[in-house]
Parts: sequence; structure tokens; C-alpha cells
Amino acid sequence: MSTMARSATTAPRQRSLTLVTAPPTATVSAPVPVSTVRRRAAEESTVGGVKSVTSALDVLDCFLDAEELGVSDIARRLGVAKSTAHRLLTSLSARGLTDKNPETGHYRLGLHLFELGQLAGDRMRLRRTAIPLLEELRQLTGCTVHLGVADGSNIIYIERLEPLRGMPPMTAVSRRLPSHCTSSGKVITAFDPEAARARKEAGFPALTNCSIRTEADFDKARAEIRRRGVATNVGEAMLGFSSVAAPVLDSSGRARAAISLVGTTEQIAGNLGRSAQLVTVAARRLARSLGI
Amino acid sequence: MSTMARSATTAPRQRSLTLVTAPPTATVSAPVPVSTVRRRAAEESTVGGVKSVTSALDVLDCFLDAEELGVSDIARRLGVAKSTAHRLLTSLSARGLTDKNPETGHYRLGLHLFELGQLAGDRMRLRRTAIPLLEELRQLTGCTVHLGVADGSNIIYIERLEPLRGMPPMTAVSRRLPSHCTSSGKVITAFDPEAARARKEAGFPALTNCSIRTEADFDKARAEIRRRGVATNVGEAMLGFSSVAAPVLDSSGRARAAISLVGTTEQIAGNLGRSAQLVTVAARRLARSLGI
DNA sequence: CCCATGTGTCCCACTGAGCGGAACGATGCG
DNA sequence: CGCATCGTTCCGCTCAGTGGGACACATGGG
Repeated sequence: MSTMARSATTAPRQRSLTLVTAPPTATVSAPVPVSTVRRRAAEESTVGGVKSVTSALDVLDCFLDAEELGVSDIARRLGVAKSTAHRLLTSLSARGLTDKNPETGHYRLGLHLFELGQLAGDRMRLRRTAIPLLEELRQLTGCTVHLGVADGSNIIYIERLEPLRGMPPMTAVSRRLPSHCTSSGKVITAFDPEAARARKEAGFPALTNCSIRTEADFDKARAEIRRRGVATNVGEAMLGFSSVAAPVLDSSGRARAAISLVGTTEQIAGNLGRSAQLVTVAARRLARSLGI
Repeated sequence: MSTMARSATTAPRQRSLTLVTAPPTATVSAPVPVSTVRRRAAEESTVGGVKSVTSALDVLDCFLDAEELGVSDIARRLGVAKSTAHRLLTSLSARGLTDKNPETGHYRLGLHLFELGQLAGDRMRLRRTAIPLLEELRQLTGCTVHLGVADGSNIIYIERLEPLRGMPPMTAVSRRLPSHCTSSGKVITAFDPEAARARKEAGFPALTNCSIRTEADFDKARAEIRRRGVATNVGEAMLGFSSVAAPVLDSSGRARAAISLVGTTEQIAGNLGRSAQLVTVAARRLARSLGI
């Protein structure tokens, strides 16, 4: 099956210098949407797989970039005939993985997908065990609290608690970010060689002008993080926001996850010592609770 | 699509008298798992669809019942050859919709499914605007707070806030329940004829010995709910637990969602008036915020 | 006005992708 | 140790999924 191609549309596309300052609210389409953060190696031949199923999952991934898409949009993105895209969407919508807007004829992610995702989340032991600890952190700091894990070269926040009041919420910020641009990501790559390798392979696209841009800087940061036991991030993902993260280490010393506090740069800088202490303790308690 | 069929396998299968008292923690397998709550009309030929994609989605739905499944389990459930199930799982796992446990060779719902589900949730306007209101309700009552919508004959909780402390969490309770067994479901069916029709068609399996069992009782309850404007539920989904719900009505008077408070039967019974008042106000404010 | 270009949906003939069956090695239980 | 069952792999047949094209409808500019 298809060691083929990587079809035209996939080619260079790194380094869309998005320089995020305020989170874009995902308006509908734009000719060719580009994202600095790609999900795994995407179509790597997938031997032994079912092509039409893979296409259907490609359809779902289209909605990572855009909230609502038409049949033709999707056909173009996948490089398939309109009829094929239509058939795939019909199948997905019949099961609620996508929903069709009957007025526009456009599609979006569906209710049943949400339901399955919730179920997946409820079953993640790491996440379930962490939530009370994260809640405690939020009560103590008032900051946004994240629990992140590595997925290839990116980090995914599998839990996010919004600040209680006053502070700006992170709602609009993606749950998937390049690992070198976040404190969680940096602390995980510092304590997980595989995550670091994946990031190096994917390169170092910048999200702001504070982001790490070279492998040398990346490794220097990782070394310092290993010494200190925590990672910080000052405006590297979004200008004006900073964070501090501690690793959840297993018995072999590998990072399985990270707990981080996010706030405005003033918020974090003013309490760096205390924040670092808090996330470190929480991460240790989590590792112990998990018995890893 | 498909006024067709509803093929063989869909036939009787109602009324697994599960009589839930404590939530089962979804142990692995059991020869043929049965659930009182089926997702939509399932496999209704789905004309215009792609069979292998539909099968793949069937695979995902298998995990509604069981947390972890093997290739053979799934092949049996779908009624396909082991090799087919294996191929489907390979495709799903390549994209993170399922994850394989490398030691046991078994599969579970995957990280990317969770990610997509979160995205779907973040994009639901109803849910996003409701969350602050729900949080306020939780602070005022300490109860579990639900936001539910109808999906066929069932109701799905698209948001659940666990009680702040002390009170037993609902974590283990399904996010999908038959609408006649919950206050949210009852209030929605009272103010949405389509939801009521779907429930009647699906019958009235009992979750506890307090559950509504007949269409007559169902309609009587709906009439009273329309008079009072709120619905209650005393031990009808789980013994010892009660709830009260108010509808989120659009301008035509149809219920689009419901907000409910859940607690032990003593908790709810003791404050019924106040709880009813609180959910009603919250539901009205939500409808107004949504401009529906 | 009409024409050009977009959309979503439907139909159909061709063919290669996906199917089931069989065989394999590994694992675990009695 | 068998016996059973697991997950995985291979292979040849065939039907399911493909792309192209036709269609009705909507939009917008000259």
C-alpha cells in the first residue's frame, strides 16, 4: 500500500511564521490552510491498513484546521474526487462523527465524536488521577493549569483548568503545541530522549520571536532544565504569557507527562520560586499516586 | 438517507434489565455485551456510505461497552473475519483513534480521538456559553451539574461539573442515558415532541425499579413537567440519587438542551424548591445568551 | 439579463482494494 | 505437555469503492 506520493499538497509547508499573538478564531477555510503543528508522520504508507478508512480519518483531521468545511474543500485537501469526499462524509455523518449543517450543506465535527473523546478521556488513568491535584493547584494559584503529554514532536494538553476568575482564559489556545515552545514540552523533552529526537527531526518553527529556533539552543535549554528540575517559558508560545512546568517521572527517570502553570508574564515572573515548587510537588505526588 | 432496512441484528435486544445500583466499572468483555442504551439506529444500510469506513466506526463503538478489546473480540462483535478486524484496528491505530497496548496486543480508545473530541466540544456554542453558568450553579449548590442534549431516544451530557468536595462524584456514570430515566431527558422530551417520539419508539427499559416503564406513565410525567416547567427524577437512573432539570427553550418553545442538578436523594429533596428555581433561572439565562 | 463558476448530490462502469480463509508462532491455562 | 486461543501475516477472488460526469441550484458580475 502506497509508499507513494505524499501528494503535492504535503510538500514544504513548515515554517508558516504564524507568530501568534492573539489566538485566531478559526474562520472558515482560506485556500490552503497551514499549521505549524502537524499530527504524526501522517500518511506513512500505513501497511496493512484500509485505504478508505485512512481517507475517512484524513477527513476528520481536516477539521483540526477549520471548524466547518464543505465537500469540495475536503476533496481538494485530500486530493480525491468530490464524489469520494461526499461518500466519506456521508459515512462519518451517519454515525455522528461529523454533523452536517442542513442549511449550508457544510460539515463539522459531530456529537458522537465528542462522546467518544470524552470516553477516551475518562479512561485515561493519568488524567483521572491528576485532576484533583490540578484542581488544588488552581485553587492555590488562580492560574491556568495544564497536564500535558508528548505526541511525537508536539505536546498535547490532556487537561486544562481555566483560571477561576479575572485572569484571561486559555480557551482559544490550541491543545496541541510544538514541544519546544512550551514549558511542558521542554520539560518532557528534557527527560525523554525519544520526544527530544522527534522534535529535532521536525525542526524548530517559531511561534513568537522568543521561541527557540535552533537545535543548539534547544539542547542547552534541556540541559539546564535537567539541572533545575523545572522548565520555564517566557512568551515563547504566545507573547505576554509565561509558564512553568515540572515533569512526571517514572521509576526509570523518563518523563511521562508534565504539569504546568500558565499566566501572564508578570504573574509567573512574580512568583517563579513558589510556582516551581508547587508544580514540582504536584508532579511528584502524581507520579507516586500512579505508582510509576 | 436510508429509509431502509434496520437489518436483522437490530431486532429485540431491548430490556437488558441491568437495574443499575452502583455503576459497573466496565470490566473487560463478557461474551456478548448488551447495553440498554444504543446509539442511533446503528447500521441502517447507510446507502451512499463506504462500507469499510462504517465498519471502522463500528469498531470504535465497540469501545462504548468495554474499555479494552482484542482483535478476536472485535471480529466477533462485528461478525467479520479476524483479519478484517485486525486491518481496521491497524488503520485506526495508525492515526491514534485507537491505541494498542503493546504487551497484551489489546486495543483501547486513543489519544487522537480524545483530541478530536475535545476540539468538537470546544466548538459547541451551546456548551461553551453554558459553562460559566454551570460553574455558578455548582458554587451555589455543591451538587453535580449537567448540561444535556437529546440524541435520538437518549440524552447525552455534554458537560458535567463534579461536586466540589465531599459529595460522591458521578464520574463513573455514563454520559449517555435513556431519556425517560433522567430529569434532563424527561424535561427535554416534555418540550420536544421529536425526542419524545424517539423514546416511545425505543421503548422504556428500566434502569432501577423506580424507572418509568410505560408510555402512559411517560406521557403523564411529561404533562406534569410542562405544567411545572421543571422535571425531577428520584432514583430512576440510580438508586439513592435524584435530580432536577429545567429546559433551555428556543423561541418556538422547543427544548434544545437541559440544565440539571444531581445529588443524593436527601440533598435534592431537601432543597427542591430552591434547586428548581436555580436551574430554571440558569436555563433561561442560557437561552437568552444564545439568542435562541 | 445571462453566463461563468461555484456548490452539494447522484449515477454508473471499471478495477484494484478489501475481504475471508488458512496458516503461523506465541501465550496461557489445565 | 497438549489444547485452545491469542495476534499477525499471506494470498487469491470478487465486489465494494473509485473517479468522472451529469444534474439542479446558488451566487455574483458584466
